[in-house]
Amino acid sequence: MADRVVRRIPEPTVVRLPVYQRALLTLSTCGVQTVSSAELAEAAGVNAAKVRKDLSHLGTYGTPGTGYDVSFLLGQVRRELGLDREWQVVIVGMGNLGHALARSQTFATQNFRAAALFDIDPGKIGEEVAGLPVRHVCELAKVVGGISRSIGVIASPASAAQDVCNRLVEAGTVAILNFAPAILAVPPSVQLRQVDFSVELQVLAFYVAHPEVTPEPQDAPLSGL
Amino acid sequence: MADRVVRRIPEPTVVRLPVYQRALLTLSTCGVQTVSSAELAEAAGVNAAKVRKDLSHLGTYGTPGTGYDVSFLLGQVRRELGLDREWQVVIVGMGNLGHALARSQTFATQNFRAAALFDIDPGKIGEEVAGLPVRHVCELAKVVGGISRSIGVIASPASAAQDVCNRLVEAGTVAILNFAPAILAVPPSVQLRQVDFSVELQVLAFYVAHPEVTPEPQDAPLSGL
DNA sequence: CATTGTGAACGCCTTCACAGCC
DNA sequence: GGCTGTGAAGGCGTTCACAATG
Repeated sequence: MADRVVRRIPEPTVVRLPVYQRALLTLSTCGVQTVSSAELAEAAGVNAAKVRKDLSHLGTYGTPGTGYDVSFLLGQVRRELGLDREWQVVIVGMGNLGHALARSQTFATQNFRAAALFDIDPGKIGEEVAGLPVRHVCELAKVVGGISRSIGVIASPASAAQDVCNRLVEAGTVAILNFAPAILAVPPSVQLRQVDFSVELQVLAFYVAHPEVTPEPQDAPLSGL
Repeated sequence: MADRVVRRIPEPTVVRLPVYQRALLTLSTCGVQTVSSAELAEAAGVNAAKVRKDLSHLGTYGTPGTGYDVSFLLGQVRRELGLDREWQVVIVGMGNLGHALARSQTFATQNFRAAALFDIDPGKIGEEVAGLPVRHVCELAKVVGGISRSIGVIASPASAAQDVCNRLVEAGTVAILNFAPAILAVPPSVQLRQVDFSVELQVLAFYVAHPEVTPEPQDAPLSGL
């Protein structure tokens, strides 16, 4: 068949692709050449049927009786995720979280580059983190405006999050990852995702407080316990 | 009706409850007495039907024609989340991320307490963060074993995550929040949730690389742009 | 008359199970 | 024989729309 036209990939699948990607990377590094859906499922913490259905959305890359070629599949998954090009990540808010993100291994192993760091505290301006100078947010528009394919990361206090978000959008950022506990408004053309420590703790508290209604046991890898 | 018996609450609803909780807290602080589902929806970044359906899982707390009593509903949501009791949070891995988490506002405003901090680096032991001493992971079993209702937070490198996880489980932690990019095995009695910076960036990259298959525009609050 | 609570319809993801292929 | 790809079935959350209510 010619290149698939407008295959839509379910969001849950999209979220699992990075997990497969990491598992495949590990397998590849270990010199493993082939994986079955069952093995990949084990490594990714899901079930085999899900792996096969997920991968079938990308194309027909497996071989019946054998499985998937690790490095070939890895390449396909990375291409699908858009990791065959480089992404520029700009981080706003250089508190402990911003430092942690700037030094993340993600920048070493994936096609993401820390491109610019910002803060509003004059005391932090000029400090160097991960080889990059911390700039004042005033410079954000100027600096980020010249960067293409930039992803903004908000690591500021919640009170400043919408302002930071507006500056990022204004500067042409194509996607935003928000770590601040705030609901942000963005134009539909900008992708937005949320990571919230407090929400996660509360969800855990809920399930511990309601042992009778545990969610799906979540296909876990073999526990050695 | 008598106390609801074993109402099961859908996981997506559970994840939204903390968001409603925060919105209600803000409204309450501002002195607002009543909210409609539409207003709460706006504040939480979802749609009104979802708010009503979600809240209906907790009980019949609204008044037709009027809406919901803010402080009453806040109390119900907090009780449902298990926030009417105090939770002890232990953090393992005191790099920048661990520092950020230990100093999180969550501990100031919710019923979570930072109870103990651990690292494996001798150079960090004894350092004081957020009023707590950093201890060596060797002490984890001893220290955490004596804490009830403890939630473990893994902020270590991925390579150490499963070991840390095992120690936490061994020590009787009831839930674990994992920030390391690793798939963890835990017994079914322990709640586990995952937060992964790298996965989030990759998901954003996917959607930017595939503008034609954007996910649901996600009911956003009124954009001022 | 504004707003809730909810049954029903809808859409979507997951799981199953097996035909087809190596 | 082992394993993939997938149609079909099943399950579940979201959305709709309206009767009920203060």
